[in-house]
Amino acid sequence: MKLSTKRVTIVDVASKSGVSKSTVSRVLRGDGDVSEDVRLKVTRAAKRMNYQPSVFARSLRSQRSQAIGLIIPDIANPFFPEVVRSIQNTADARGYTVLLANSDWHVERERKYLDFARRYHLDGIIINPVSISPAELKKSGCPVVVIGSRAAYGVFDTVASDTLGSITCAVDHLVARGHVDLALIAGPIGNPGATVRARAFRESIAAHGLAVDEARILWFDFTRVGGQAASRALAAAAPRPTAVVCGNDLIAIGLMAGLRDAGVDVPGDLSVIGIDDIDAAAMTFPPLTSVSKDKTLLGARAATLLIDRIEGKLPDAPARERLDTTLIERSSVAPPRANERRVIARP
Amino acid sequence: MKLSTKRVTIVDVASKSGVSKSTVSRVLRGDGDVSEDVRLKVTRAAKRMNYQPSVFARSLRSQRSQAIGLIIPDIANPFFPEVVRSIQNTADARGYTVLLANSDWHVERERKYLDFARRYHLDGIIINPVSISPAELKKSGCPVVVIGSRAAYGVFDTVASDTLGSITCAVDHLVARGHVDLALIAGPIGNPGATVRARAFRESIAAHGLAVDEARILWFDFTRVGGQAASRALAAAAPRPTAVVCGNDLIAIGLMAGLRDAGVDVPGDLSVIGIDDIDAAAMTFPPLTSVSKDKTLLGARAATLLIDRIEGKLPDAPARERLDTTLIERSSVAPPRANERRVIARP
DNA sequence: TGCTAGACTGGGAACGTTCCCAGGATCGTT
DNA sequence: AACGATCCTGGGAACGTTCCCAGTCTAGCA
Repeated sequence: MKLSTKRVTIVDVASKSGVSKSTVSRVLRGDGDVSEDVRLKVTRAAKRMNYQPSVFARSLRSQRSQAIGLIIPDIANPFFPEVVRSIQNTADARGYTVLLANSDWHVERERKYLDFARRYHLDGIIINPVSISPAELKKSGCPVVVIGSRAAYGVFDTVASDTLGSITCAVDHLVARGHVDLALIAGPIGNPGATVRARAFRESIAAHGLAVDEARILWFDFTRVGGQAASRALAAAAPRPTAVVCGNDLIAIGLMAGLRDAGVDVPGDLSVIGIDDIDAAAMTFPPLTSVSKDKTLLGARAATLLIDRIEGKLPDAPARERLDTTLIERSSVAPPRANERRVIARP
Repeated sequence: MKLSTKRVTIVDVASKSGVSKSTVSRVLRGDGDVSEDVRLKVTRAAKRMNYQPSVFARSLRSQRSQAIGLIIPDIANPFFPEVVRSIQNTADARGYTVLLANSDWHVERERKYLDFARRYHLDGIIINPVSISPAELKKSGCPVVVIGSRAAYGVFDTVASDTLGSITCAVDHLVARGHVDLALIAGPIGNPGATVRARAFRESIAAHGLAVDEARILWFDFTRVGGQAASRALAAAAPRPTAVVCGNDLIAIGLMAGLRDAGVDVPGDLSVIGIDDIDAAAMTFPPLTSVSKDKTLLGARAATLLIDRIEGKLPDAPARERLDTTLIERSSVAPPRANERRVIARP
């Protein structure tokens, strides 16, 4: 019975099994040549003594941490948990630890965590950038995988859920159902994600030969209260659009709640379509039609990409992955009422 | 322009500012005596050179990591993200890093992460235990804070959301509305959390002078599909209870969806009450009445407790915190129909 | 003038690994 | 019998901090 529970180190294992620490190290790392009986002796001793190598000593010497950083805007946003989980599982399977950080949508916090990455010798970073510049990201010095589709981050390996495609998909669906007067709730003004949504919306509308009216693009936060606020604008609009695509599901859900309070029927008076297909989308009433992103796949691909890059298994050119998107039809979309089927404007 | 971007170390800062590394260390840790001008020179140099101390060297030497582990069953469970976030913010503010791990409801993974904690010299652990034994937890060697209210973990500092109280609160509310035939969906059979729910349910029922019928306690998973499955059992029951309390909101939401499909009206035919008040509870139709736990507070308390314990600021006796619980009334509870107001059984 | 306390500072030994290099066996080849 | 080549092993120098201890310098005091 020991009084002070001293840490068991590699030299303890070494002396116990009658070899040098170098040899123990070799055995445990499964590296270099060791004779079979030595290998056995050492592994057995290590097991028996319940030896756990110190990651600090290891990382200090080898200058690698076997850890990656994951910087997302907000874990409480329902889009992320599943992505995080998938990244963790993937990284775990390949022997990497993941450190999670919330940037809370602030650049300063993104910067802070980038410094943090340096302090921790992080081997790589997965980030869903809010507004940190690619240049700053670049000088972190370690491999970076960006989640998102903004062109500015083209220097990095990228895995995107094809926001552009999602919007197009939503617009196509609505138009196919006979809608010609669509609105978009893009996101907060100035937000890059919101900007690409707006652009994609304009392009899709135009592609269908419809006129794009800037007043039909609304700027509200990517949150439930954003959607609620949007509902007031939409309920009051005259004429009112017959369908609205929302920048994400949270907006859509807030919007539907607001619309119900305002006495606007969904989908009778107004069709609503969301993006992300978060869990809650299936729980609303009416259940929300949404463009689904495969979050598990997204996470797995991001992690795989990063680790492959870290381990030098990738060609130099930045990888660019775009994940397919699928429409999940539920009940928040219907054809417009007959008297609202206006003629399609052909420019 | 340097070719190899070598790490800037404490000796670089030292030579640049013309003092020894010991002094730099002292300045940077804000520890010990240093003259004002030296302090200034050093901090300036460090800033200018963008020096980031290596956590590995630091931890290796000091045998402390300034990091804590957080082990939860599943980040994708909507109860946790907010808790995690709050823990992170609190820890961050006190200079600690948090490492997140999903146990995926498996003991083996809990064990694995406990080993991990040893390897990382983690200063402490916050865990919402699935089924790891208190003894195993104890021998992790570092301070542990348990989230949850199971008596078995009484040796540790504990912060609980008062599951017992939540159930009581739910039952009281239902009884106050005139219900006398209640059911409970407790959780998966054998799950400790489910067991305490069942116990709390029996006690509350008895406290109201009602008879407790074991057949009214249903065992289904803490998930939406668990609730869905329960809906089949409940829809078929004859006589059907007039109200059901669900072990968590996920169950309640799945239940309501199943009930709608089965043509059972909520709350007309059956009142439903959930526990946790997750975000999605406000998004369902009808919006779910739920017993709310303050997740942000829960996280903050857990983190504060752990860090205080680590820093020796707590008395020896294990702290036991119980967070209040508040009823959030929405629209999934109504009085039972007149013909179902049976007489209260007085034993 | 000498002596001591106190305020600062520097030097080196840890911390527990990995990495590099040298050296001892063993074996096959000429 | 001599010589590499191959296989295996051990010793010690890193890695970048913190911690301990021994100094130096100044000021205050007798």
